[in-house]
Amino acid sequence: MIVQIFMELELEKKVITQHECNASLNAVGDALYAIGGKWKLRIIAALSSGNKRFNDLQREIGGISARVLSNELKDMELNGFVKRNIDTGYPVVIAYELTEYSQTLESVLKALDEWGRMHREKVRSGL
Amino acid sequence: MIVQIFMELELEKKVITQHECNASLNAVGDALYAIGGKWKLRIIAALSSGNKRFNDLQREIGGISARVLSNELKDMELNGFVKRNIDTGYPVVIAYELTEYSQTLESVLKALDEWGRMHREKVRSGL
DNA sequence: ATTAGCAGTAACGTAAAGGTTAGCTGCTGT
DNA sequence: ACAGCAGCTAACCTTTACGTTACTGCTAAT
Repeated sequence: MIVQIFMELELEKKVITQHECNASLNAVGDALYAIGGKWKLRIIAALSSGNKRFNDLQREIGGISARVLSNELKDMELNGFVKRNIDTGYPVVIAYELTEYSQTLESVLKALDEWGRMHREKVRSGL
Repeated sequence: MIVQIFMELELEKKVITQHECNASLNAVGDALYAIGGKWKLRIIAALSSGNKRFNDLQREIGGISARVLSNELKDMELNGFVKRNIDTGYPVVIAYELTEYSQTLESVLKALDEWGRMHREKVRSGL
């Protein structure tokens, strides 16, 4: 009887921690997806100095194709990192900028930056 | 004269910040590379409850092929996250475990986890 | 005797990410 | 009139990550 209760508690605990663990895995996965890939960080870096137009970005980043830049910008717009401003003056000017929301990435980027530097140093000095 | 000095200072500043910026990009890139991909996190999660043998890992993770698991473990060994212990008893038992060094990822994973949860909530509630 | 587990590796196949080339509309400078 | 820039998109191709199947040599169980 007592054993069963314990078992249930254990089971529940296990289920909960597994659930929690999966939630973490998914959350981390989401985060990695949002900033992962070959170009997202460079786009953020390029945008972080202010508004940028499509061809400015392509030139500044260097090496990215229009197709990929276009896709990435759309993706980042959906994720709320980037805003696409259309100035319907003459001529029409389209400029991209980072949103305030993109600032929330700062702590993540800081952690990744610090760890990356530390790791590089560790690897360089022969593990 | 003064202008030139300013320009040099500006130039130097620009060069330094660009250099710094690239260092950050590379560091973040390294970090993403180290924990990115479809399986690394799940392998870390599976290992985090203690020593695990190859087939244990494959079963626990579920869905990963032997080829990929093997490659990932080698990669993670090179990065210093995983240690491969060979117990030359009878029979020979090979077990993988997380190193102490892998603990340094904690702050990174924490930041990613927190941000991922926050972002998911943000997306769920319609940006 | 055969079946299954362990710890992988080799060869091959597929799917997703990213790159290349070309083209579109509408404008501007020469 | 023609070249060239802005802001893309479509079609196609390559590269990389990942998956599938099969196989190894050894041992332990049925």
